[in-house]
This record gives sequence, C-alpha cells and structure tokens, in this order.
Amino acid sequence: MAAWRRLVAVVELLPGVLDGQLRRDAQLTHFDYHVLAMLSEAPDRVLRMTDLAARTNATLPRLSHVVRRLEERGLVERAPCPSDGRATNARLTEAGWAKVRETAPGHVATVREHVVDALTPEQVTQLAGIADALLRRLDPDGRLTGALDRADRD
Amino acid sequence: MAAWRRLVAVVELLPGVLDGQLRRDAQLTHFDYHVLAMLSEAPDRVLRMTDLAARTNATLPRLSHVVRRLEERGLVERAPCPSDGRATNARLTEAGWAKVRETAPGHVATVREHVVDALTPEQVTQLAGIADALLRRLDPDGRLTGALDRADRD
DNA sequence: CCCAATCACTTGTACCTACAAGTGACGACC
DNA sequence: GGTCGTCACTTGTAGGTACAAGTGATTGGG
Repeated sequence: MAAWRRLVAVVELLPGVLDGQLRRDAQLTHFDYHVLAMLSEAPDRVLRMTDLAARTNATLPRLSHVVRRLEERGLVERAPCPSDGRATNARLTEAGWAKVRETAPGHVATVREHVVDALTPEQVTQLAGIADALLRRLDPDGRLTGALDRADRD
Repeated sequence: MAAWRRLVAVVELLPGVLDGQLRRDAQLTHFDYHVLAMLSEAPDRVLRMTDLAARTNATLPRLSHVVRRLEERGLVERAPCPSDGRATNARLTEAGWAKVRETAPGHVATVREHVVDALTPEQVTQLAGIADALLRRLDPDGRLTGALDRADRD
C-alpha cells in the first residue's frame, strides 16, 4: 500500500544526490553526464542529435542547448552529417572522453554507496526485475536502455 | 550488475510521467501537488514553512516562491505564526482542499497504472522493502515519509 | 522540374529552481 | 536592558528546461 509512496520519495531524492555529486566533482549536470556517457558508448563516439535525444529522454531543443554548452567547454563537437544534410552529428572530443573516464568512477561509487550497498544481494536481484518491469511501461521502446539497438544487432 | 542502470532510468523517467499528468489535468507541478498534499494531511491543514520544506525536500527559498504562486492562485494562505514572530504558517484554503480532493484520484490512478499494475503482488512487497532500505540512506531522518513525526507521537 | 509537406535542428521567450544577500524577530549573555 | 548571534523567512539574480516559432535540407507527388 505505502510501497508507491516510498518509491515516489526515492524518485524525488535520488536525482538530487546523483546530480549534486556530479556538480561538485565534475561541474556536470546528471543530464550532461548522461549525454557524455551515451556518446562514449557509441561507435566512434558519434551520435546524431535525434538518436542522442532518444537515448537521453530529452526533447531536441533541450539537447541542442545542452550540447551547445558542452561544445563551448570543448567536451563535444558538432558537425553536419555527410549522408543527410539535415542531421547534425555530435562527437565526443578527446577532452570529453577524458572527462568521462575521470568522472565515471566517482559517479559509480556514489550509486554504489547510496543504492547497492544499502540493499542485500537478494534485493539487488529483485530490484533488477522490478526496474525491468517498470521500464516496460515507462519506456516501451527501450530507448534509454539501448535494448532496441541490441535487438537490431542480435 | 545492470540493476542500478535500470533504476537510474526509472528515476529519470518516472518524474516526467507524474509531472506531466498533473500539469495536464490540474495545472500543477508534481512539487506543487506534494506541497498541497502535505498540507492536506497536517492537523488543521496548517504547517510552518520550515516543516513544509522538510517534508517536501525543498530549500526554503524554493518553497517560498512556490507558496507565493500557490497563494496567488488562492490555494494556500500565509499568516504569521502567533507563537513565533519569525515563523510563517502556510494554510490550505478551502479551494486548495477541493483541488487536492479532485486531483488525488487521477494522480493515484497514474501511479497505479505505471507502477503497481506493472508489478506482481510479490514484486510490490519486494519494492516496499527495497524503497525502505534506500530511504534509510537517502533520508535518514525520515523527513519525507513523516517517520520522525510518528516517532514523536508514539 | 517544381512545389508542398515533412524532417532535423536551432533560436527565442517564459517559467522554475538554486544560490546569495537582506530583513525582521527571538534568545542569551553581560 | 542592550548587544551579539542565530533563526525563519523573503527577495534578487543567474542558470537550466519547456514550449513555440523559424531556418535549411529532403522527400514525394504533379
């Protein structure tokens, strides 16, 4: 009965914790980090703006502003797509790649501290199943988790 | 291993769903709704700004702005606290109380649709335990869940 | 071909949130 | 009983996000 209220409370608090850690340690929004992380995992570390927006659950205007700021900081570069003149490719620069590599450990540690370590191994397993079930409703196409891509490759 | 990534995805998506539904159906931010809901559950539907800020995980400046806007809409009233000249009491007006009563069902239905119905009864039970464990890290004083108050009363 | 519709993105404006500084009230100490 | 420090809030300013409009590029039909 009160399960969903607690979930809402978690959903309210957790972003603040993650965001705060990244802002302090890397001058990065959690969303910024997510953008850089998605790029870092893409082939050649390049993604079209539209793809990137889907993977980060962002609207295109929002992504455009964020990428512009990241570009001003030298972490990302934009170039017109050769195959489609309408599209823009966002590429992670060397500095951006370095930023991800130096930021990721601290971020993962924060998640571990506030989530994984708070749960028993059994609960972690349960959580995986629960989050999976929720994502099937919240994100049917698996845009955020990249399930669509993996399905394409397999 | 990928459990925390899925949790992060959920934490990223769920607020948008809840916020969107409330904005459409009630012209209310999820945070606005949370403020009204906390007031509606308080004795006499009155709470000091500081208490309200703790219960909604807000900074005092943020709450001040939000309450001012809610006051302009006639949903909340502010009055100086009789017992402490520094404090301000926020009170839910009759219109605000009506707003909560007409908004709550739709909001609960949304949560039910996107969370409860997506899970098996067993998973709901597991989720309660997991969220509880997480909140002990994220919110040790139980401000959001009101555990502190209940502990005081008991 | 050429024109309309669409697409991919950018820019501009308004709202919301975070941080910093300011105001008035209370408490404690001398 | 005056003064210093703290408390509870409010206000102002900067930064980020959402929605709406605009710019080129591409596709499809006549």
